[in-house]
Amino acid sequence: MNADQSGEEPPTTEERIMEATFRALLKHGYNDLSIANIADEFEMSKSSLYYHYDSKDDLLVAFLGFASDRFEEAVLSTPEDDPMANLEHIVEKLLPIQLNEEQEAIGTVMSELRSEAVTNEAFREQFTEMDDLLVDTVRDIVERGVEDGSFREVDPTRVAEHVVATVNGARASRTTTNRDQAPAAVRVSLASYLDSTLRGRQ
Amino acid sequence: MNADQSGEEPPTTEERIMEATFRALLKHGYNDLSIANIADEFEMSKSSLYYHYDSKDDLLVAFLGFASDRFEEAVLSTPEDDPMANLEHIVEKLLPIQLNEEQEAIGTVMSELRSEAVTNEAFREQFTEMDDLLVDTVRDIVERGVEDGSFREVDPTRVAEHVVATVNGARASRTTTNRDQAPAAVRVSLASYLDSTLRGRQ
DNA sequence: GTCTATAAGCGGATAGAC
DNA sequence: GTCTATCCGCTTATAGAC
Repeated sequence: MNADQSGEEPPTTEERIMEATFRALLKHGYNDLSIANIADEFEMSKSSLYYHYDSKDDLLVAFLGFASDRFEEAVLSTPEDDPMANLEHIVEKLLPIQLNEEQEAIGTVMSELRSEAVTNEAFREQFTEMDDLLVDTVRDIVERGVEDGSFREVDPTRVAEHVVATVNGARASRTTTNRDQAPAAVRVSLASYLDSTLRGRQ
Repeated sequence: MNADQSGEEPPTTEERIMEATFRALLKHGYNDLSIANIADEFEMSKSSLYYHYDSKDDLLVAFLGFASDRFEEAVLSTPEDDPMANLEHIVEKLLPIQLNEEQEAIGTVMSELRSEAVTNEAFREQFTEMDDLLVDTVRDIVERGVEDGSFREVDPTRVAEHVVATVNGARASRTTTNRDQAPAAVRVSLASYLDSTLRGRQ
């Protein structure tokens, strides 16, 4: 169920399974993902997977947890001091102008997994947690800005929900359409939204 | 491939198949959707479906076209004269405060189908078209407002991309999370964004 | 156009040896 | 812990009667 992350170095079998699942998912897509696909990705037999997980569903729920951790690690490092710089930093992480391979892979996989949340309650709860975490993070930054006087007296929750919805929509457009120019346009518009909403310029 | 909508009344077999697919999809979800599920939904044998469509994939592509038409019909009626009222009308259609059964069903199905666009090029093109249509519709309204002087001199494409990304993100949150309060918060924030961006108030 | 019957294969999952 | 072998149900798809 959970992947050890003791110190470093020798990956546990569970970690190797998660990595194999990641690759299989990228290669075949969620709908064509099978236990055999996963086993192929790290030279292990199908039945060994059943030693570590009770069922395919069990394995996939574990994988979603693993993928969420990756996503959160990649996104939620906020080293800046200035609230606005902090917001810009998060938006840049969520909606990079040029994404690297790792970012693209995580985005693709998350996008495929998200639709499973429509019908699978365990998945739904995990995505609820992820979006809650994002909103809370943005909200805290906005709150800090309001308190220290660098932002106007806005409703921090409302702004945070807006930012997260916009970013999620733009991320979905990246993975599910050929509208290549859209994410950049949204980035620009989001920056101007934050500037005008939080600092009253335009 | 295409569903006749000649005048009205007696549905063609293709239309009945599309309706059955709709119900089967709601009942079982995309991943557990089978030809047998669909046949069960309108009391017809599996093999008859193969008389009308060459393969399951063929049927699903046809269904996506059918579902897109439904979605567009439901969303893109813009009877208002005033540009701002027009925008509010579209946002209300896309992000209703209280959704009825039909709206919820379309939203659910579209959300499940969208993830298939990650790996299926035919699906991807259809979602590209849909988002293009949405963005174009919003952009045209903003352009009209700028031209007739009721809106400020904004970049209409940028505003349209922002609105569509935000709405799509909020719609996804409705179908894939338990964050029940999010869509309403986004609605409020979007209204205030449009007001301040297009009319310079806040 | 719709049916019954069935092919052919893949899927998840288990048994039992090592 | 990992393997080979196997079960069995369900899936897509086709053949051929009506």
